[in-house]
Amino acid sequence: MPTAPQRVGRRERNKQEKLDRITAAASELFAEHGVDEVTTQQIADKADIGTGTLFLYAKNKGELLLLVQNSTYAEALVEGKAAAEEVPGVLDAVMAIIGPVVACNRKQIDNGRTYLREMVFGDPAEPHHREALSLTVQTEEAFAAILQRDQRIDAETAATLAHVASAVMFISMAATVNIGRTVDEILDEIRGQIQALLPR
Amino acid sequence: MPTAPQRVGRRERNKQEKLDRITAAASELFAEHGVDEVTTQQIADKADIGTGTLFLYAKNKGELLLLVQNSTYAEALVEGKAAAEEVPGVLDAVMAIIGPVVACNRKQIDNGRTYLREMVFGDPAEPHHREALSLTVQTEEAFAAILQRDQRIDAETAATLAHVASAVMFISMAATVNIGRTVDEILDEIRGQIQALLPR
DNA sequence: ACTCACAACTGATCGCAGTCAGATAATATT
DNA sequence: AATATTATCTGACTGCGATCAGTTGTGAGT
Repeated sequence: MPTAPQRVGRRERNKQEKLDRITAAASELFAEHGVDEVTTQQIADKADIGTGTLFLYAKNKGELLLLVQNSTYAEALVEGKAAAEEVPGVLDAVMAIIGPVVACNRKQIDNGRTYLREMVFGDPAEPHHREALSLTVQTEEAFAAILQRDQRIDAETAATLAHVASAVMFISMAATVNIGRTVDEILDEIRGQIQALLPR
Repeated sequence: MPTAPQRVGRRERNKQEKLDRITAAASELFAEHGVDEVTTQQIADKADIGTGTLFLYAKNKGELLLLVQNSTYAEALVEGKAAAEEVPGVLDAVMAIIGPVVACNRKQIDNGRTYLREMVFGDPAEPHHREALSLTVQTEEAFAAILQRDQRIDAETAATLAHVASAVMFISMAATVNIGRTVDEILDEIRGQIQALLPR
């Protein structure tokens, strides 16, 4: 007797398997060689699918990177949020969130910068792009919540400052001048800027 | 008798003429159709030069856009700086600089966003890119000077806040969510953020 | 079991940015 | 003035991301 009939048909399962293979292939190749040194053909070959099929699962190469990296950023955010709970100071708590995100972003600098580029300049209608934007929103919400620990900051200002902090993060991670910097150096730079916009 | 011998030889003059033709051709085509809808081939044809020659004058298409647009931004900055002199309030003075720059950036939205993308992610070794970065530095210096009108802001903090303001501008102009917004709406958004980071 | 409709897949093909080996033109040397 | 040297130019070519007309696989209808 065969196993109980699957709720989902063969189609769905095939699709899921292909998506998994694509994700695995792209993930490995990007991590090893960097997004610019990997061709979509290589990814398709490694995932054992046709060239065109790849673009049914991600509209373009940038989306492919978002697909691969989103989950890593989501983890970094969860980790940072948890750490921030344990930290009393506002500035330190905000930095507790930023730390893991910057670390994640800098694991492979080219990929990290391309991820940011794609987030700001890519097509927001695409699903993986939406997910990435949602992570930014969540990050800003976490910032805003922390900022409101300070009695002098009202909800609206907190949201605005959170958005500013997000912009600061983006530029510090993306800027060409920072390519040579270590994670800690970048964190110092960000800390200095966020400190400056907190009430004195 | 021929005119007095040129200080510069024929080579230099030819080069300058070609650069002028390239700039004019690219400028017109970009303005009319947008950078994405223009091929480098079209630019080369219109400038009456070979395909390869184009890339002796600008390393890539992005550099070509910087070459064409830098002067416009430089003008906007000069205009904004002059306007800021006449404005008493710190926030208003900062906005007086930002106004013309945003207007310049939004004259053709796609080109404006591509310009920003190129500035952050392009090759900073290239000459036109360096010039663009220099404009950012000048803008931040102007911000810092204005911020120091406020006695509570010391020089170091002014420089830091100027950098933050610059990041805010970048994100507001580049963000996909803002594509549909008017210049005034974007300026309002920026104003709100800059106000939030000024001492209250 | 067979057929039909449509979702999913495929790789040959396209358009474009950017390259490079060879051609050409400007200056330096004799 | 002839020749050598070197700067500049050129377009055929390459490699890549992305497309799309045609094929294949899946499941619904009879």
